[in-house]
Amino acid sequence: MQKKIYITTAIPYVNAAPHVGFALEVVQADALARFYRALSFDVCFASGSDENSLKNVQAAEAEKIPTQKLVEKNAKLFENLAPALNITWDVFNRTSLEHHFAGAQKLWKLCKKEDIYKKSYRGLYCVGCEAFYTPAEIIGGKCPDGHSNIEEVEEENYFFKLSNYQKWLEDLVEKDELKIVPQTKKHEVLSFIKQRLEDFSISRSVERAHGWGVPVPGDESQVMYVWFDALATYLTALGFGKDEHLYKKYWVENSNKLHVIGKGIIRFHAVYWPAMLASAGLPLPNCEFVHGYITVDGQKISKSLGNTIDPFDLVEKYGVEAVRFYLLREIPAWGDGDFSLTRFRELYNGELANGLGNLVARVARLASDTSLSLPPKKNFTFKKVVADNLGNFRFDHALIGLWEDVSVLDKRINEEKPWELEGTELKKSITPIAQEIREIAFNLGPFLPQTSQKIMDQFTGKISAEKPLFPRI
RNA sequence: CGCGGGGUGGAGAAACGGUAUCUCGGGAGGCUCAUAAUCUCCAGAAGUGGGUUCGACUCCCGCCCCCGCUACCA
Repeated sequence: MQKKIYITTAIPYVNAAPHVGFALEVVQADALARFYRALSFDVCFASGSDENSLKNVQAAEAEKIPTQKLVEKNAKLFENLAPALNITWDVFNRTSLEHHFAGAQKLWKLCKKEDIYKKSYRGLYCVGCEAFYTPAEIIGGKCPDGHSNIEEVEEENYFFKLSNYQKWLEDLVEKDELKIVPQTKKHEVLSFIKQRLEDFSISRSVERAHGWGVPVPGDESQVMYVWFDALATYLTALGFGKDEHLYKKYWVENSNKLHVIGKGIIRFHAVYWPAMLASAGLPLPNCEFVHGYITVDGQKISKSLGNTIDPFDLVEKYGVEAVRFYLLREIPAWGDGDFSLTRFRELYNGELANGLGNLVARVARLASDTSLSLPPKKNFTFKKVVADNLGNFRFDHALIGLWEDVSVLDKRINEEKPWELEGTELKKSITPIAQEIREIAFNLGPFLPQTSQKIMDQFTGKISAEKPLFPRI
């Protein structure tokens, strides 16, 4: 039977345009999807947008437009990442749409009765932010944003009995039944679980949510806490609650379900989510890959610093392949990374222009001088360094390894000096090198799909010298 | 003693109980197929104090420093 894999990204909330951090996640997930497709897996790759947050209501109010308009407009920006970054997701699931509501409500209703209960919730509420803060966050009577109108508010909400799943979750994570990569993140999750889990609120009053969100089944006065409905996206992207054909295929009858997420939301994915699914009696995801955050020139990305990087600008200036390369090669896959234009150019010139691009150019010229022609080839395989590292989500190491092969070919050419050869001697020297370039091109497929294809085309049939793949910048 | 992760040449990274590797940057030389590319060589590194060991960057302990988490609107 054909192997299957379901790959998801997290769904960003859409109160602002996408930044380079989400681009990282999307590109990583896309590289995985392409990798598994090349291995003949039946792949379903889903992304989407989180549209039920109160933040969207606030952003819409600030722009003086209806909330639905705002989320539509912004969701479009995220959807446009696909053409801009050459992303091959199969589904883009928007949570403000009707089918998602149906699925989220179904999930709620499936949860065991004893796991959902009503409790009054009391907390420090900032009227300015319309958000609750912990006492530690209120300094000198002011919230982190500087508002001083803090009130103690009490309200009835539904709670999820996470405490029922304490021991079960500990085992689940400990035994890697829900595998968390990298392991350091697994340790963090475990230690968090062991601290003792408290139940968490899974609804808000309709007033406080400004009427925006997924209604709680059977209670008009409440809407779901955004995380409860947002996590359900992984099911509703597959039609859960509506047409469940894909849901059955990729969620139920598939033990290869992978969530690609950022480090800030592990708790929701590794603790709340499996507990919710268990309560509802549904299958669990199998693996969660946690990537780090990107800083810009060593600083946190923040709007007030004005250092947000627009992925669309980058693509327009440098091209999609260069952007994908930077994200996959330069950002340490298992940790935090930095974005700097200086480094971007360095890497572009060093590895794409001087490394790969130049190698392709010099070999193409030598090959065309001797009218070399390579027959088409189909049965390519991934090099060990690529397959092993992609299996562990080490995109950076996979590419570093692949570039070692580029360097090996450069050295070999300098040693064999094929430009001093002629006729069959030249052909004999350059043929294996050209073949190896094609191998490298195949291995590049998950990371740089266009470049991979270009090289493959150039080195299949009669080889001719062409324009540089990556002109120096 | 809240939990977790770290401190490797100028920068960023890697490996390993036994010559510390790679990329960028610096210096010298070679080649001319190639995008002022490429190849060779040189300079330059383990936070700190102990311990284990024939041998420690690697294992153990203390200290210093950095980062993340410490739950309820992403």
